[in-house]
Amino acid sequence: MKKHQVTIIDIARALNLSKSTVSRVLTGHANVSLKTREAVLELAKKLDYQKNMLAISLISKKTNTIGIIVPEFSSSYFPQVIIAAQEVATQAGYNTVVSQSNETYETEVANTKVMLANQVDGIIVSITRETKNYDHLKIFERKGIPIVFFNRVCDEMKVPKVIVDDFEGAYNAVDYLIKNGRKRIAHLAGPVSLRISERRLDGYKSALKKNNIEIDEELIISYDLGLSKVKIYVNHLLNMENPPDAIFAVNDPTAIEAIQVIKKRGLKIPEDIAIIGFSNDYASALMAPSLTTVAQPIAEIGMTAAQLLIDQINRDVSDWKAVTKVLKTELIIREST
Amino acid sequence: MKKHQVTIIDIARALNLSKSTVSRVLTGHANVSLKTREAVLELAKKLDYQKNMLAISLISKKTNTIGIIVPEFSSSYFPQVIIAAQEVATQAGYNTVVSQSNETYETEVANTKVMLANQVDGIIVSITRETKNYDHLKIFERKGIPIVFFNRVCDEMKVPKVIVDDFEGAYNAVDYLIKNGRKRIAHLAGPVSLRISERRLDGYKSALKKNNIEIDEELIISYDLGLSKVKIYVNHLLNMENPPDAIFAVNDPTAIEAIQVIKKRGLKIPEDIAIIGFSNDYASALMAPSLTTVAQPIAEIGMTAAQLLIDQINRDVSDWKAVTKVLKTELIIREST
DNA sequence: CTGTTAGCGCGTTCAG
DNA sequence: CTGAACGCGCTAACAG
Repeated sequence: MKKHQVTIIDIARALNLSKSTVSRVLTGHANVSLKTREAVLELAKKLDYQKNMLAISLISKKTNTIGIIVPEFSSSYFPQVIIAAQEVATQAGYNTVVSQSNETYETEVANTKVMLANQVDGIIVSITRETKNYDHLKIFERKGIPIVFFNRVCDEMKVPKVIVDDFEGAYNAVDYLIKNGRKRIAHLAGPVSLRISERRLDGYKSALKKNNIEIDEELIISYDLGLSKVKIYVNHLLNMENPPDAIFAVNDPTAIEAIQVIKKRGLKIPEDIAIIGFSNDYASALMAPSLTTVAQPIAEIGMTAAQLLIDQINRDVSDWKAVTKVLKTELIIREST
Repeated sequence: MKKHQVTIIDIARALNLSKSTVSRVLTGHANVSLKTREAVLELAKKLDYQKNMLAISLISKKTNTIGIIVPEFSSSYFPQVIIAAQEVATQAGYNTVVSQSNETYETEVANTKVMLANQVDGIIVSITRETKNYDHLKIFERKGIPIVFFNRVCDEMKVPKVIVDDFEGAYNAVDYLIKNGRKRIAHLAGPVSLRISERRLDGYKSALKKNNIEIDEELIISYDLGLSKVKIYVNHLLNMENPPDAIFAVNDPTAIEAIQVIKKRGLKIPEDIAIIGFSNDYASALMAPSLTTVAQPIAEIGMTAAQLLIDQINRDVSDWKAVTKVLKTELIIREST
């Protein structure tokens, strides 16, 4: 309830000095006699004096804090990106506050308000599957606070973005399946609202076309990424008269869930049906069968996003660049194909 | 670089009012005429006015922010605890800033400084495997900022703690192995510096004693949790003249790593050797063989820690309670035993 | 080298 | 109902 903060005034009084003198030594401004400087430093350490960044930030209009908003924490993807981003941020002297929007638009909006109120110097965002209105994010632009998107980006905003070549990743995955003799390849796709789902779907379709396989819309199921539904969709696919011999899933959690369902039905993977996921989550290599997946350069994504943001922060608003970094994916072949 | 913040003064000037009037409507104090109130509110919304919490916190000496410091993010344990803690915190009107110390004492210290400088109202901490000096944490006590430990706690500080019954969890795991005919059970233990390792080790020993199995110190390997070493230790165990027929690992990542090594050597799990982990990480259920493990009530841990912290924050320093909540574990039997 | 002053954005007195 | 004045902890500008 009652914090006992030690302030500059406290140590000024104790040493019979003016606040500005104390402030000077604490900020490193040299114009202080060695004697008083040492006395101040000693007392500061003894009292565990800690600068009140609130006051400093209030003056400087800079908090050295960047916000990160991601839709969820349940897969290993976002946590890993965050760790990488934090590394770069910390290195550059920035703190990070991260919040997860829980795949909910309202929460995302609320989170942005909090970030604004706390005067973050910039934010890194991956939007929820629900987000269609971007007003809450455009506020940042208007206020001169840089914003960088990654993974799930907002197309209509001209700001830096870090994405992977989802089209190519999906294309390579499906092409690989075909080259290995699969003829009926289903796609458990993400929500149509996300560009990322769209591109992966495009890659899927393109690979089929290129290999002269007709696209069967029955084999394409777009869903909202709520894992509990995967069971229904997979069973639906397997119950078809002419069931698929492979499934390309929009992400690893979906693929992993699908594998559980398929195993439970007693089918053999990959003999009866092959599976490919996307993102190379932590669990993918450990499961049985281990999951073939389109790996993303996760650490690079996080580091790039953080770097782009910090670059923007250090630039004047008029100099903002809206580069989009497209990183490469890599197909990692494991037992599920 | 240049943020365009909208302040109370801005809207006061635009409406030809005094700052205090504007402030009144924005804080909900009723003494304002309906007309001016509405005018203010309208303009505020139009300009995306957002209170500067820095200023408010500076005055109120309360940031409504709690800090969370954990040693790592690589297993699913800490992220899940954090999510649960955040839920409670958000509900109670608190923001959270989380930082990971990367199992490094220096980073932990640095993180606490940042938290202090940013005037958090309290912190939730799980210490690193290296932390032996607690001065950086005791500062919080001295400054009247509550602190709550979970999982890896600091024994010498009289503050709230949330732990599980590690002894019992380990005991039950090892007892189960013995009841299933295992006679030479190895223990890949954690660093001796952590109480948590010690208690799990005690549980292991106790179960052996109770079942009249002699403790073979050769079978007990304490290590620093650096996963790369697991391979060496497991191979060492398997190369013994009289190798173990079971391994009880101090945590799931260790167990998972051990399984990979064992599989690579062509041994059968659980026929040749059984494995039990601790914590029921996300991947444990998915791997092959799926991992028998001592589950912790992860969400409950996070929620309890957050609640205890908020309770402390709302109490006067003189009323601080130092309860230790000990939660129950549950042995989850899967294929690895 | 040192002290004084002003002000960051806001809430909260205290006077009208 | 409204305005003026003060202060949170700190830095910066200005005087010595």
